[in-house]
Amino acid sequence: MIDKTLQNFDIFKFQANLINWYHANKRDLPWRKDQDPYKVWVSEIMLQQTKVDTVIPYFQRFITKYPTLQDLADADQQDVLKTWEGLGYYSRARNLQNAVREVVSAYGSKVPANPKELGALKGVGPYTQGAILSIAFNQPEPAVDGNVMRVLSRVLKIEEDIAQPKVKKHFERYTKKMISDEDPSAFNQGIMELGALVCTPKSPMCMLCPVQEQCRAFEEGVEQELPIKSKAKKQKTIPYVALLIRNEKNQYVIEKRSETGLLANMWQFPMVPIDEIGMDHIENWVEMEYGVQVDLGNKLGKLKHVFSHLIWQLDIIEATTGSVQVTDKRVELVDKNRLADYPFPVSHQKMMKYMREE
DNA sequence: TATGCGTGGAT
DNA sequence: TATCCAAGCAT
Repeated sequence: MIDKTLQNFDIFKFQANLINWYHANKRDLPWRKDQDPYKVWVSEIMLQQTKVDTVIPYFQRFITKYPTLQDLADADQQDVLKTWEGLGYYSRARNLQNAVREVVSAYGSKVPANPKELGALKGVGPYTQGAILSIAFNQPEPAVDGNVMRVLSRVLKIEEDIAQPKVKKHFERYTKKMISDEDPSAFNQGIMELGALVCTPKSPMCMLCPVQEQCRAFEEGVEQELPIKSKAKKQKTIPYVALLIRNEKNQYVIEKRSETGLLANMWQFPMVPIDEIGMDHIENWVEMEYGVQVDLGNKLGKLKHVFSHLIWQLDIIEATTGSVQVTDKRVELVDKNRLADYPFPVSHQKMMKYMREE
């Protein structure tokens, strides 16, 4: 199967054209200043499912705050989440810190340079493992991401559904055959850079492509039809009443989310699953759930928070409460000007704009 | 294998 | 406005 696909394909020519193009056209990105395995690692985690332009400022702040493995290992998880705030997929941050602590304690603060130990670290999957081994340690290991599957599906005219997990394994086998032993870092980064800058999902710029001559999809004029990717099913919408509960000292009730699942260990304003509770029982439910007696006020606005797999529809309502003693460990009464110390998901950062005083 | 897991930008 | 997508991983 693989042998047939790569039959009559000049791998050495592909490597040379790709790597030369990469060295001439690669972007000057902050994580390309050196090959520090820790910084390569941080960048690869941040870049998962996230665009380069989004990552750049986060990477700068993160490395400034945690310049070394030891600094990140010593940090408080809440501070790490705060630094990650707005970047999404927060388990990446928690897993990264856990894995860094593992490297400090088990590997003498040296990022392991072998597939087995590296791949066993939390948050390091097949792609990230290959990326670190090739970029930081110059090892010819495949690093197959969405770019690689798109580029190779076109160049080799592969018509498998890239949404299926097993298909990614097929691409890893192709890449193992095709990767350069002389410059695996430039090869892997070159395909990704090509996918990001030239061989884009829509309207690829084939006239600028260094491997156009070898591209089977271009030859047949079908580059726009590849890769083949089945569609995700659409998200379910869940309506909530989100409460800005304020006392006379201008403090607000917030809660820390569960340590697992969606937005784990992030903070939020109280949210009432209104389909289950009903508008008439909000006060009762809030007292049961948070131990806080509230008087509901005006509706302040609404927000939509779109996740990959679900949508929150938030109706924002203001509420007041007397001077209460919060007993639940995960609930706090916090001064308005201290809210910025806590990590919030984006929808709840936006909620703060609706706050108003007496 | 399918699903849960964020967010913002491009089209 | 709706859809897609972006250097994936855990379970």
